[in-house]
Amino acid sequence: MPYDPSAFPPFAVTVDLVVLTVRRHSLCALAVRRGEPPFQGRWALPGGFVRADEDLAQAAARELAEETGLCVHDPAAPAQDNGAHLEQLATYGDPDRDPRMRVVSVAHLALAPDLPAPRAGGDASNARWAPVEELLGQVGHGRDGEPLAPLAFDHAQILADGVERARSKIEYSSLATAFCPPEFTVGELRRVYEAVWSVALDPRNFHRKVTGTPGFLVPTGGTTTRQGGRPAQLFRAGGATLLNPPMLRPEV
Amino acid sequence: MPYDPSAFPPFAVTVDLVVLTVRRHSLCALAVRRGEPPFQGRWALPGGFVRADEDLAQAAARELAEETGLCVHDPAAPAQDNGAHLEQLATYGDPDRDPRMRVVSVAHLALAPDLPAPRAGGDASNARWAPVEELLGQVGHGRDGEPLAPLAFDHAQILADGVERARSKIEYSSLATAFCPPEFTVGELRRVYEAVWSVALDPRNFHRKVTGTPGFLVPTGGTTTRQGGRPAQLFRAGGATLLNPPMLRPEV
DNA sequence: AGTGTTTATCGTCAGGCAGACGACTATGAT
DNA sequence: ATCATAGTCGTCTGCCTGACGATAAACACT
Repeated sequence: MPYDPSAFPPFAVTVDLVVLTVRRHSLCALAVRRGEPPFQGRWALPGGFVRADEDLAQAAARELAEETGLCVHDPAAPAQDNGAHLEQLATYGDPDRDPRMRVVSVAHLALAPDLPAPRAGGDASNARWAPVEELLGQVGHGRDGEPLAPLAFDHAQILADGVERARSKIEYSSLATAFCPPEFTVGELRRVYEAVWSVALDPRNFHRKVTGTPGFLVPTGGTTTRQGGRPAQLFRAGGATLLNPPMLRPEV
Repeated sequence: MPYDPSAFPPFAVTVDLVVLTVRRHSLCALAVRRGEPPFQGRWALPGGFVRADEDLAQAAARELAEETGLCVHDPAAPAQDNGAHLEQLATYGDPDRDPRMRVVSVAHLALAPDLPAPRAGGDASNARWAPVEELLGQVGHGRDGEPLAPLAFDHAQILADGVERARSKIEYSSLATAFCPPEFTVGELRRVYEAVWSVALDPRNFHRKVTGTPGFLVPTGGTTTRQGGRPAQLFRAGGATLLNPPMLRPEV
């Protein structure tokens, strides 16, 4: 059967990004302010159309680079700097999720270490890192006390799904190291877990767990006192990607 | 900004289904034979175009009903018969995954109890349940000994991803009950795990684990001897959807 | 009726891991 | 010198799992 354009309705396909990082002990997501209708002036997740010759993962990596300057961490060359983790999250295709037309959005999840101020095509006032509870409306108002409008489109749902994915995935994988700089201490890694899960973990049991899991952390030999207190050993992420047995998330 | 059709390339959006069931102690997937090019005569996953007014989940449920007659198990009305579990799996959008045009496929995963022979629009010879190792080419030939061509398009990858999702998800959720009839015994549930994981589990430890997890299984009071041997208690799936601590998958 | 086979179910025991928490170490700040 | 902060090493206890013995209740034979 030849290609029959009348046999199916045309769609626009976009990628949206849930970019997470840990700043000042809380889990933050990248939000951009919309400059045009619909939802003009409201905050949204970064994203854009998939180009005609582009893979979905390529489109997501391109958008990520455009918005943050981050390169995607290539699993084949894991030693590179400034690399972020990127994975597909889910696809959202409600017929009326965009009032203009039928848009299917393939959401991706990116995890990055703490970064300098974001840039959105050079315009800093139109992009920011915001704590996820703030963006999800669980605190009711933004940093300046102004009440925060909900995210545009269905982006609150997408963000919630991305946060939940990150929360569950650090349980059984070494993904939490994606929030850390290339070299980090056990305490810094623990603060990542604490920020993502919003819990307090016992430093001694955490230390025993992560240093006792073979392949998870490899010591670099160096130490640092950047967190104050006694110098701490520096580690790099080991080759192990799966954590078995998993890190247990305490009951709320 | 008004809707500008030149700003983005048009895509076709489809749903493809990985429908899994357990038959004769092995994990099987639904495959349909393609009646038209490309890949004419080859086996493929069932699927079809998303309609203009349809949600992605609706489209997947519609395709599932068309191919198998299964209704989707509504979480709000969990007592209904013949209900299958359906969830979104992942989205595949390589620019050249379909030689005809740019197609983005939102794959879904469906888990169903063992069913009578499949129907594909009434034509039984064009649809069948095949063991997944067979479809993934890990055994080299089909039921009749004829060598099996690989699945059409990128469906081998989609099927592999779906199988992996099912294998990992029954670890920490009550999803394995989706492979069972409404009432089932502990042994039947164990054989589901054994088929999906391709392992042998200790019946005594398995029994202790599943009956000791609160909310997982609720006894119906009845018993059955349909498996032979001593009569076994019948259970229904309890309200718990998460299994904590998870069922441990033995090392290979 | 007895014997073997099959499946279900209960119990016991040892090892491993996690939570709770004490103790000690090494730095910077006052 | 003293204190506050953070890191690291141990201990103890309880829970869960894997290994496996023992018993129970059906069916199929002879």
